[in-house]
Amino acid sequence: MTPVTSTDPDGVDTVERRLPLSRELIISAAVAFVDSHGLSALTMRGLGKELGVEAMSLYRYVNGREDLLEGIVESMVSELHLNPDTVEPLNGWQAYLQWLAHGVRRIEQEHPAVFPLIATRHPAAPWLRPPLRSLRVVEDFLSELISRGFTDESAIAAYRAFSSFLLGHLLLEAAARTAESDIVDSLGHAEIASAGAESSITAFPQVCRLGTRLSEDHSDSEFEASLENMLDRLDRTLAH
Amino acid sequence: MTPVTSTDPDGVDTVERRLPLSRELIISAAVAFVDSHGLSALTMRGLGKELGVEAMSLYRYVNGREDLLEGIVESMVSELHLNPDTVEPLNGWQAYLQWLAHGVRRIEQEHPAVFPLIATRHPAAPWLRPPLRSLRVVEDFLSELISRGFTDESAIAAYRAFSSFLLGHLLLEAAARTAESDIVDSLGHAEIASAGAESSITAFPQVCRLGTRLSEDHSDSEFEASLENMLDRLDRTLAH
DNA sequence: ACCTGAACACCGTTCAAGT
DNA sequence: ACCTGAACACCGTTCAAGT
Repeated sequence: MTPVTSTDPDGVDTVERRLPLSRELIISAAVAFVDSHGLSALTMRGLGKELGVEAMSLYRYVNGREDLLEGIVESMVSELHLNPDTVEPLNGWQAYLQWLAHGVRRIEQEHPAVFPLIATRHPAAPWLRPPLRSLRVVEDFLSELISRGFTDESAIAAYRAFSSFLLGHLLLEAAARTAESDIVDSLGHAEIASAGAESSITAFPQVCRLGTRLSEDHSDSEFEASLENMLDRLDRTLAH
Repeated sequence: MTPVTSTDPDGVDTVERRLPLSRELIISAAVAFVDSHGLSALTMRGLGKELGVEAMSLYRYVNGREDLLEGIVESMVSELHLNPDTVEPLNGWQAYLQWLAHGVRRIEQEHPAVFPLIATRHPAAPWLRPPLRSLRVVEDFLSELISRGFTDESAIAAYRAFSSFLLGHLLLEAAARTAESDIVDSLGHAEIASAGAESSITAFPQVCRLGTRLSEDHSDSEFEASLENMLDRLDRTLAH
């Protein structure tokens, strides 16, 4: 029997070995693992080691790797409803969509390395559009809008526009955020350099001139402005 | 020596073995492979077999799997400028952005299974935003807009908004398109069914009621309308 | 009941060796 | 010059066996 809390036999401090292995524990360990090591490093064997257990043990709680990834996605979206400090507002569909958008964005910001999983895993159903991968969320979305004066058609159109908006903005934001602490970053500079400093400045004058400004981060204000614009558009659709 | 065109030794008809192995040939074979078998099935060994060659031979022309994927992305975006029937228009930035948006969308529609690669591979540089992963394209974008009256800042803002828009819309469109011919499709129905027919109809009335309409495909008109809206927004930003 | 050892079929990748 | 065989270190996954 291994003790509940200890250092590795090798002397390396890893995650404490909380004994009662369970689906929830495995999934949250996987999220932490991806947060710090990236998605491509997530491996059944590696995750097992992180939990102080052999990879094969995981299969008792998780139906293979695909099921694990599905579990990660589900645990992420379910954070939307569990968050205590962000309670679903009751004053109108615009406030609701603002709340939902910021809730999803918060998840992306807390787990940028996990977000591509939410964004690109095949949806279970064609109408479950990433990043809103939950029946519960879609149901709330539709009923909120319909109860506030949207027709069926306009609620569906809003759902489509909203999910496209979130996906585009948050996926790019997540990519920018994970790139900072990545090896690929230096590769980017290498590419520019290898393109030839003198050839690139003649072939790509605008990119070179605006280089630093292109890299600036205005994601907060851009997100807010784009979201506002989208809500205005939905509002116009309603009035019309 | 294997003949240039033949059936497999096993009698199975595969891709003809064009002998002069090259980077271009390997990449285009990889694209065809992903188109028909999906991204997850693309394997160095599998691709080698498709080309009638051992996997190790590919390493002479391609710098490992990552480089192969990079090559696929590059070959896709370069189609933008090669397409004969879609010539870059000269009558204003709106026409240019329309042209560019439809060009990228065409690539997505022709290779929906490849598009996630374009969308989610780590950009080489932080300002190279998917799906516009080409220095050439970004340079054209900026110079076109700036020469038409955009300030540096507004051109950059337009670039950000444009790429977010494209990414969100096209990634969801590609997902819907590949889901049709996928195993996961039936899994979706299974999930609904396993949720319990009677429990889901009470817990998710709107989703159930709108189910068929939620699955309808209006991607053409939605794309056009959203694009139009975005161009209008950029126009307002300019006037202001 | 819960974990593991050993095994299987697959990966990407390297490199000396073949032709 | 171009391709391959054999090998290495890694995967996911299964299952009989241990405790």
